[in-house]
Amino acid sequence: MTVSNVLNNRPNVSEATRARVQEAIQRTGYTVNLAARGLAGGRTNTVGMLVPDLSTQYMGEIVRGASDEVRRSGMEMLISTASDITRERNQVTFLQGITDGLLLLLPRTPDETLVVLEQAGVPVVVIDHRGSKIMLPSVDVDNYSGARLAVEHLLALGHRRIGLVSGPKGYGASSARLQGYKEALLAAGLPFDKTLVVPGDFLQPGGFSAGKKLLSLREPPTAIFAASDLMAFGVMEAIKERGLRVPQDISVIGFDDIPMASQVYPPLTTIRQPLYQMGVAAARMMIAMLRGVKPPLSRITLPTELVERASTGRAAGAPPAPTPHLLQRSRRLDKEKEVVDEPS
Amino acid sequence: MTVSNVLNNRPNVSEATRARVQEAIQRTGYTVNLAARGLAGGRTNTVGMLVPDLSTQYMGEIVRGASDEVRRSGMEMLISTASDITRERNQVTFLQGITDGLLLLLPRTPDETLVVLEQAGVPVVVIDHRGSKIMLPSVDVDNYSGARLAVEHLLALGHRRIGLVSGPKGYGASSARLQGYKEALLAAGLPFDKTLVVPGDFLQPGGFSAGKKLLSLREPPTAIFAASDLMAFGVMEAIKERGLRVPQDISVIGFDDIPMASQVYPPLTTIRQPLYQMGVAAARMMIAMLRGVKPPLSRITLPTELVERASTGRAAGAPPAPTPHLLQRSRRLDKEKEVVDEPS
DNA sequence: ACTTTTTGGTTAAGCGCTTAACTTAACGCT
DNA sequence: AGCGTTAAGTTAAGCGCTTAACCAAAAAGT
Repeated sequence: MTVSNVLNNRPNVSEATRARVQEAIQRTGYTVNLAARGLAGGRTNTVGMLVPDLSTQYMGEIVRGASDEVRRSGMEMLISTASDITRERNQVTFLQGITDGLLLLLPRTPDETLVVLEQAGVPVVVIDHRGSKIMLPSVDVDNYSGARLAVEHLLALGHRRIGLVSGPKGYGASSARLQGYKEALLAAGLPFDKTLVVPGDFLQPGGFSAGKKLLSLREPPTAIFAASDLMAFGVMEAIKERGLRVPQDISVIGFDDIPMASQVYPPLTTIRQPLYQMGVAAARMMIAMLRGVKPPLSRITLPTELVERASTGRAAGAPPAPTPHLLQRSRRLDKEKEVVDEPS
Repeated sequence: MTVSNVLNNRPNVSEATRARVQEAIQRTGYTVNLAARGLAGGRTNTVGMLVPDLSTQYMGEIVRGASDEVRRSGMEMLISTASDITRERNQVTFLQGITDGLLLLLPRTPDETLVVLEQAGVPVVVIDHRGSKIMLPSVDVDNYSGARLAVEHLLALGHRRIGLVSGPKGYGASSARLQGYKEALLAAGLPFDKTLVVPGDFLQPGGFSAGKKLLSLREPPTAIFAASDLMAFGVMEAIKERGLRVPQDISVIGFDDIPMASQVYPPLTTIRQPLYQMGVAAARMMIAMLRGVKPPLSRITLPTELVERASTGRAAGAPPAPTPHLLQRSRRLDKEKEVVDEPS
């Protein structure tokens, strides 16, 4: 009826009736029922996002980027957590009907689940998924190159015995970073020593115990590369607990560049993943799909970047002269602000 | 039709047809449309949660508690962020129709907005809201007593010059904690020195600059109470940056007990808010309301607790003998696990 | 043998909206 | 004056489900 026209401010309503309707809305406290609108209109103007949890800044940043971008385009965003894989399936169908498309940040979802979705015709963008075979629109980060950057940085500082706290098995990011670590060593003519690789879980306590393990080797490393910032924090604490100093005694480098990385002491040298930007990119792909535009790239891999702070330094026995490249410190400051006008 | 009976596994369907329907569902890849179900059934079996952001562990923990509890009762949970107040209003109506009730974690929402909701008959539970006049079901924490606990702890350690990094104006939690600080000093016969109170923003960089400000006073405090853990982290860094040690030179106590508090170095003494538990309590109230049970208490205030770790110590000039009460350290370990069987 | 109950399944109506097609009145043109 | 055209508003149908009422056949009772 005419009310619908008023609500969606469409033409062909006189100012008089428009005002009359507005008044009635005010008086009765009416609000649209979005379920009904979605049912009738065939679209909900809402995109859903599924994340494993919300307790790390890592997720927070990606979600923030995606949310901001979705809203910027006039749509709304609904978030839901899917802790275990059995649940994910339910979750996905649960969002059906109330969203137009799904952003999936589920690093361990089996391909099979994704295929089902695609066949059902649900627009889906996958974020940070292990290198799956199926070609779904996805946003990833160059984990391999990032790991190489990290190790090469340590090598350039003169370190020769470099420990790795790796991510848990089953994540694409874990194996890519391990691969980068291995090949960086290889390229430098160093042997791969299995005892220097300790598995972690991407979380801080896991990094702490992994760090202790590395420190209690008969010949401990002079530098440690942790495959996540959270684990790097844990490693730094293990080092402090042992009475050693970062970076004078042991250098530590992380991966992710979560906001906290610049706020701990000493500030963490790390490999930056453009987390906010990943969310933005995923949201943009989704919006393009919903508008019927086939996105030019269906798979985006964003670059990583070394962010040099204070947790890495020259190896004890190494020659003191730094190579020129080490002098130019990274100058980046929340680069996404430039790119997408992030509202502060 | 019969399909509906199968989907909701209701009786009066023979095994044969039930199987036939299941097969058809499999074959065609059918999924229910929840918008339609909600429209027809009058309820969506979903509760919505509105939070200002998702980038702090503080929010993460509360959301986790609420999510877990909502799911435990067989319902689903939808999260949405509402950064600014103008937006909140839209957000709230946005969730209308696709949720049965709303959990509001919006520390600065004006009462007026909440009244509108209540009058519209939307079941609402408010979490951590400043002491509003209206009596809506809500879950809060005893911020005043928590602040007293913090200051009394420092006093017992012999500190007499205690700085406060307060929360931003406009939050109920900020003023309650300031009040607790003042009255604890008063009760100990100490004067209230305005120069020792520096406003913060609950976030780490804010704590950092507030800490620097306190340290550059002509007569700096020997202990600092930060009204949030994040700010306490910032304060600790300001102290380290100045070449001082925590707690030997300056003691630091926080507020919240976010998971990170136990993971930084030195581990942070803090006032524990049962964050997970707050989410659980709010969810329980909501579920009770949706089931038509008037909850026994419509306003719950959860207690705070001192968690003594390593960031606080005796004041430099104070007598060395600790009072007996100081010897019994808090033994709590994620207390919520006992209470609600939190799945690990 | 008849009625009563149970089981399995169908039909009817409508949740609150939107899209699309239709109607009426007012206006401007030759 | 007669025509087309636009503006304003109405009517009709249906999105995919659920609830409620209904119906028929099989099972159970007297």
